[in-house]
Amino acid sequence: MENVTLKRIAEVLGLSISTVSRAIKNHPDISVNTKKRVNELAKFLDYEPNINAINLRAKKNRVLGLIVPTISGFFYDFFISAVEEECRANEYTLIILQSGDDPLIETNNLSICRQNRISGLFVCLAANTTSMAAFDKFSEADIPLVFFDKVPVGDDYNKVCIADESAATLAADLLIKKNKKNILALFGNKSLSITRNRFEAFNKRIAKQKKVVYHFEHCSSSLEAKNITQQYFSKKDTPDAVFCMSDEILIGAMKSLNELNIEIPAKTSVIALSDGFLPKLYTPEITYIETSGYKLGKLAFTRMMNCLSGKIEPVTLYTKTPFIEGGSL
Amino acid sequence: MENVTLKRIAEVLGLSISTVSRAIKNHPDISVNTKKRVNELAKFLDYEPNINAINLRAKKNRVLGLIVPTISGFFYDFFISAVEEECRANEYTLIILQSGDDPLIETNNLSICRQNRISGLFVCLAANTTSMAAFDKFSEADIPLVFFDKVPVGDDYNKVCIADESAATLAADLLIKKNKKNILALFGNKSLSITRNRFEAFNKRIAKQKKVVYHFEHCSSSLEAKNITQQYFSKKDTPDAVFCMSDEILIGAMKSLNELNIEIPAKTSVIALSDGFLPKLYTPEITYIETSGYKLGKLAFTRMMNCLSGKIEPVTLYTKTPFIEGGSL
DNA sequence: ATTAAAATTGCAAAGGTTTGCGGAACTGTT
DNA sequence: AACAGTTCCGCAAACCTTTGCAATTTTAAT
Repeated sequence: MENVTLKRIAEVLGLSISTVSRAIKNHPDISVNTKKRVNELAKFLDYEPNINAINLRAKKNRVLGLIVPTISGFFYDFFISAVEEECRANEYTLIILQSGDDPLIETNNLSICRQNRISGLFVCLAANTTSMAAFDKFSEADIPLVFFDKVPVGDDYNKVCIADESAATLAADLLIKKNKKNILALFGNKSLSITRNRFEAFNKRIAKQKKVVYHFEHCSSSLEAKNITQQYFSKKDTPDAVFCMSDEILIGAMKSLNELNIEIPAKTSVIALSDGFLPKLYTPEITYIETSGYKLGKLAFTRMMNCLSGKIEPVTLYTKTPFIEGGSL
Repeated sequence: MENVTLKRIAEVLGLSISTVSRAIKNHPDISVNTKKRVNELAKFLDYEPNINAINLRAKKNRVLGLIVPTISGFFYDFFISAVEEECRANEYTLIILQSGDDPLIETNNLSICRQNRISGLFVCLAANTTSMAAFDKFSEADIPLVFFDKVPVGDDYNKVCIADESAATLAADLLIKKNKKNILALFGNKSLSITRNRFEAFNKRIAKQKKVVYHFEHCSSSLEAKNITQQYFSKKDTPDAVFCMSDEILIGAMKSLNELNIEIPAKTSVIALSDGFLPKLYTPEITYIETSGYKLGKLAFTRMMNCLSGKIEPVTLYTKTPFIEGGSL
């Protein structure tokens, strides 16, 4: 099956290529009759414009890139899902690349993005990315960057974030309100900005409470969260509340609590920041502050569109973090 | 920042475009010295070949499409993750599109794929797709299709599948071996081929057991699975084993069992077909037969590569489904 | 019937890359 | 000094589309 092009349609109809092009684009210069003939044939032959030729000519691709440590999980997949929906609705093509949290692969992915002449890029930084130089090249070339989740420090970048501070503060306030006296707070990898933000906000609130015994720990995996929880609940004076700053942490904490047969909320309360899927798996369901990847994706896309239409001064935007009642508090 | 092209490099170095092109491609016609000069400048200027121009010339895009009901979940995200890895390693660009299980969107996505001149397509059919006509057009245009998970019937298509039959059979055998006498088997949507396959294989095995009380049910959501489980465990003569054909079903069943405080495996055993993530969340961990989306993705990609290199007679391939011991049996 | 204006259509160049073929410069042989 | 054989490089076309401008035809007005 021959590829059908403007040229081919032009030949069949005895017209010039430019006339056919304009006819298909409904250009006012072309007579109604010609338009009709052209479009009918185009439809009949299943003509699809060659996107490469279009992009080459326009020197601009309607393609957006998205770099993420991994697609699978409870967060990135939702984020991607939202971005994909929007891209499709706005006739952008989306190219998704995984970095595996490896800065080398990340750099290589940037290279792929440049090859593909993307017009915008969503990025969640690899866990141990140190230099922003490769990213800055994009900004210099007027290709907007929108960072999410793991974002660089400083005011020079567009970022969309979970409202870490208010979410963590809310969680702390809820525990205080419930009169909890022995709180174990579990945080993630110390080097991540989301960890720092949540940690500081939570601490700030709890520290004010004089009569509260307060322990906090950093864990870099579900397994570590599990082990640490186990430790705390094997001593006497076990915590009467556990705060988990993420789904990953929640998994570990719950594993341990279940193994030790600690009743929730009778023996201890649990509250988490979560995307919302996991909390509903447990019995009772876990009370959580929603940190929705999907919503973040929508926000990121909106920001990207604004950048592409010229609003390029970097800003940081936040999603709402609603409180969802489970039965664990 | 000016776009750097072969032309630009050629100008700077006083060479012709073709020489520069060949130098970068390490063509033997070009002298070592020239190659060195060209490649150094290219690197210095951050030259990236324009993929649109390349594709236009080659009349062939190194782009693969992937259509999936939704990106988020415990299965598709892993599948996609595997495919993305392979695409990146093989220098293919991957375009992911969600259908939301809507045949209309699906058709529209096919259109997007054609616009993008994809050279191959991975498809998980929307739940209620009826006509394969739009897909057949791709085959006719020599664009290979590889179906996964929800696949069309018949031998005319490339399919990569979980070994549904052997997985379900294995699960049944394990239950029999454990001498279970009152089995509740929960299956998904009856209209899906994976459901039918698993259902038939499981039934075939269990039906032979004379002394086993056997109930089976179809549920189209986690919630339905939960409700049905609840029913069965509220009667007397409660099942001493529950089989869940998927993660979605498992979620519902476990929710109910936990709510009713049914001890596992003391009161009832649980066995599932699962991607492997969820079973580890519970205590005890659920025993399961692995139906890995990741492995399926790798298999699908391999098949795609074979198709692209000419082996186009449709085949159906199966992944292995290993048995993973939890503590729930 | 002549001319001006309006309505249609076509020409040609540009966008970046690849590649067959021909041309130039150089090597070594007689 | 004449020749063939290498080695290295450039010309030009093709891939398909868009678009400014020129050319052609049609219509309207005198």
